[in-house]
Amino acid sequence: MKKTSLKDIAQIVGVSTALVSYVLNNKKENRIGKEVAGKIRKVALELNYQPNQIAKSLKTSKTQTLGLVVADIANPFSSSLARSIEEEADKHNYTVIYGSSGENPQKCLKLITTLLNRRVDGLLIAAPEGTETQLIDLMQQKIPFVLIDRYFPHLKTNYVALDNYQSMYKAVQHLLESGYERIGMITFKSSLFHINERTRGYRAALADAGIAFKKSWLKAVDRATLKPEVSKAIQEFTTGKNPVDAIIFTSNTLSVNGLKEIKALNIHVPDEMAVVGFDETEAYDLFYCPPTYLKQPIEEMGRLATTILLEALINNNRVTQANLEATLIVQASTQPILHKIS
Amino acid sequence: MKKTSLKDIAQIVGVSTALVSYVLNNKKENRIGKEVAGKIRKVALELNYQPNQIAKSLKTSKTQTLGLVVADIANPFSSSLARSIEEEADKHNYTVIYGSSGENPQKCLKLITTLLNRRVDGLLIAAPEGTETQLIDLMQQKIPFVLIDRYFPHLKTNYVALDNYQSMYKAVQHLLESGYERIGMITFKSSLFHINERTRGYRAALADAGIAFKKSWLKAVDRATLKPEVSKAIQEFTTGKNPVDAIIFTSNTLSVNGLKEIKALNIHVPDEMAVVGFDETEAYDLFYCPPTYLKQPIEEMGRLATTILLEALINNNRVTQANLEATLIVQASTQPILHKIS
DNA sequence: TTTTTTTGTTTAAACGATTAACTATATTAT
DNA sequence: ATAATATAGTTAATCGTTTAAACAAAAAAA
Repeated sequence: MKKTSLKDIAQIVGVSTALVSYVLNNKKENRIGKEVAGKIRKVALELNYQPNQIAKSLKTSKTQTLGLVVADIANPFSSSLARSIEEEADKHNYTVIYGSSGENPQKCLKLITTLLNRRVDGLLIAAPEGTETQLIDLMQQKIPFVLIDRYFPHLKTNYVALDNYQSMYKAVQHLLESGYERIGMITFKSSLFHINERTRGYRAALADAGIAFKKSWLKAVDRATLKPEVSKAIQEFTTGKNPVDAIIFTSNTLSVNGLKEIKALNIHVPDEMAVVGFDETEAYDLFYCPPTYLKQPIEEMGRLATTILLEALINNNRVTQANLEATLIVQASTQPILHKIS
Repeated sequence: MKKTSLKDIAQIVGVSTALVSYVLNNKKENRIGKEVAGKIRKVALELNYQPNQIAKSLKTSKTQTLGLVVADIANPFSSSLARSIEEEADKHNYTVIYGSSGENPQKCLKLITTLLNRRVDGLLIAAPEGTETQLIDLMQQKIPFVLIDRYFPHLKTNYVALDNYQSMYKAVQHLLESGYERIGMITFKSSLFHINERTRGYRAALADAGIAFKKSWLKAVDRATLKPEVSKAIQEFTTGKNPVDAIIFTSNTLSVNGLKEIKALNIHVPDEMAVVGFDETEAYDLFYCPPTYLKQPIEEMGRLATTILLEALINNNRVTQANLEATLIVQASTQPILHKIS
């Protein structure tokens, strides 16, 4: 049972396929006979004609498809982004093909190649470490793309990302204002700009408050060995020679794993230790002391990235860069230290 | 800067496009001159030839693309499934287009239509309520698809799902063996088979243990108003005339929201109330009393569904149906009641 | 030597749409 | 009556592949 094609309709109505195409696409409207048009439409409906997008794409070299490269679609951050992108894309009659890079540049390259072979109209990329050359390549090939979440500051590309510096600054400032002064941070070992912006914001806030940063306050863990390293870091934070009274995490996985360890160690939040998490997750609500956290505007990031990409498909000259603000959701984990507050 | 095509290569080497195609696809290997083949390969490499999948698809009417319809890609269950599917698909050189139905049959139909217009080779569908006719349609059109997570028992389709009856039975049995006898369940108001299988397993386990089921033990909530209804249900469970000593949840969202409410009401788990959750989530680990839960083999479901679909693409006659077992992960929330156990 | 077979390559149609350019009437203007 | 213009439609090329069938030249068999 083959799908009906323009040809089938043309044959039945007794006209050329061209005419059928014109009618069904509402082109040359004023130059087409009313009865014939009606007949064509009727037959198309009866046979439940569905245009073959593949053929259409081949001719127009537009696939109405966007390629999405995330770190890991199973991560809540990525999947929320994916939903928001899907929603916005759908509004403009685009569909989305996705793939996970696993933070691996080779896998990322393979993915991008695959997506391009399928002639996606444009790409949305959460770029892993070491993919700058790939992006430069895309720029040279004039392939429209928008970076999401991460970007390379010296690359003049479209991007939608968080203002990580500002967001972290805000979080640290909040801790300071709440009376915490020995603030530790657990982050990823990474050369990625967005990660380093987080520590930069952290250090700037400390500096601006006249607090001397101690090296042992900053723990950078390896993605591959996240759990044990986070555990170790927290233990060092409490038992080391420079104990901290607050911890900031810089990602959702770090936050959740950190909270697990805090719970396991029976550390009391916020009395013994204040906590600031990153990203929103339901998990927070189940922790005995719901943590203050930086909420990324994921919905907006996805929506914006998609509209920027769709814009770029029309006009690939302008470069749009958006730095969004995270919202600090203050909860019980950063309660002001009373004796300090007055 | 147009992409290089077969034609370009043919022109440079001075042969026909057909020959280039044969060489690059390793067809008619024994009938092709060695030097020419070498030259073609060399030029293809130099120009970084990437076949136009669109053109290929049009000719072969195979897109090497699978369509994935989930309830909501942002839900951890769906996104984990999506990753597993992506992984398996990638192994066989397929890519995945996704879309969220939002549990809405109209949206689902629109999605399926879109995916089919893009001529996906097959579909993986988490079917919402009221989509049976759509599936029957697909069957009549002989479009290969595999249902995931949900299926319609009277429809002879491929599917990969949980043995919900057995899984719930197991969970309830565990509670009974641990000494709990007044077991409540919070589930979705739904006509979907997989949901009802869960309550069936629940009731069967009660019956088999000689316990008379009380209507007030079973709360069915509406997806749209989940939060308040879950809260209300739990309050009724504790304050009503038939208080329960254990609650089973039948989905990850229900579990997490239920735990939130339990925490809010200061109900002590497991002394005042035992709890069994559904699905795995990091959130559980942050709850003061990590709950026992039914762990779905999501990885395997995705992998299996994909291989079944790929099989079906080759041989669409056989129907494969898989009912997987959930694993009961026993944690502190269902500690045996001592005086009952002996 | 002639015929057959093998080897290496080309021709050309097809997939299903789009669209510029053309044709053939009918209508209106001059 | 003739030219100009509108109206309603058709023709045919094209997008980039695949692939059956045809073809020519060389090698093997007769």
